[in-house]
Amino acid sequence: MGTHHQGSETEIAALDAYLKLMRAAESVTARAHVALPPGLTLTQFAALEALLHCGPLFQSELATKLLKSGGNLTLVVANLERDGLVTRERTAADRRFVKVALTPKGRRYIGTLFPKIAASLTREFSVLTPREQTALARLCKRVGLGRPAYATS
Amino acid sequence: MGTHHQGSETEIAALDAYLKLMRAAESVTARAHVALPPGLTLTQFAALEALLHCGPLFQSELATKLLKSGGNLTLVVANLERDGLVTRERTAADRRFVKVALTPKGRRYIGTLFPKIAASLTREFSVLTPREQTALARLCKRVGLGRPAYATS
DNA sequence: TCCCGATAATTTGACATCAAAACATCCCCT
DNA sequence: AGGGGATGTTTTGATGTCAAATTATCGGGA
Repeated sequence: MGTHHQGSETEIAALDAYLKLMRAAESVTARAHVALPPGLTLTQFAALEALLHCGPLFQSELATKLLKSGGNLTLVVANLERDGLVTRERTAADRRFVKVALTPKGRRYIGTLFPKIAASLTREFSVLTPREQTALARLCKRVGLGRPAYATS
Repeated sequence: MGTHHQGSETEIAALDAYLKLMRAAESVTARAHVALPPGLTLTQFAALEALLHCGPLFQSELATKLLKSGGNLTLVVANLERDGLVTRERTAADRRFVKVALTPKGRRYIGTLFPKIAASLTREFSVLTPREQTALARLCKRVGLGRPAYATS
């Protein structure tokens, strides 16, 4: 939303906040992206990171954690499997579920990569003081959670 | 980034802020997306909105404003043209440039749609007080701009 | 005038993304 | 035992997205 819209004070404030929120997210994402080795996408990284810190997960759990659709995860995990970074296995108990786990190669890969990305993001956010980072996180959390459905006021 | 990572205090704070920033952006985007008429994507909306509030633009200007690649805009604008919402015309002075403009249909369309989306976003951000919205915008702006390249400290 | 570098757009190939339809399985209920 | 609904995954079709290669055009300098 540019600066050319005429509306009420509250509307302008909300649109301004929205615009800057999106720009910040896109900018940080773009800068984090260039820190990734060529060939590894952001979603692939996020999936590997989840597996590293949570252990093997069902594909549906992965989709929920990454806020992505199930169909999407099918492709992302398939590409990771193709690259030898994860394994997929139908569970014996319920053959509908697919358990995704890191291979040794995948574990080494994300294990060395994650600290670098974490350091990179830490550097990005160092433009804010620790107190400001906390404030930003708190505000973003409330926006992310949204207004409860029953609070219609 | 889950809660399972062990790192320094500053690293954890930065990753937490990053996670919540991204979640907020994704959540608001998702909720704004459902408010769009089926068939119109977020990028298409953003392009039409820019044209409504800025007037006809070169395709390259549009790409810069939307923070998207040139190749991407070629496709997005082509789809809008196919739907009869914009026109594309090579400028006579310099035939490399393509001027994109709203058609009357496109103007009516975005003209009635934008206020609805603006109201929807205003509602989203009403979980924050005006003062909090300003604070969020200010913090996001600094994160979005990033650390100047010469400030290597 | 002609060549060459710069710039705008398009094309290409790979991946992401969703919604919806199709499959595969499971499990409850009769 | 069997039908039917629920659930996880996969497929399909359309769009978005980028980087890199290509094309078209322009402008300045030899």
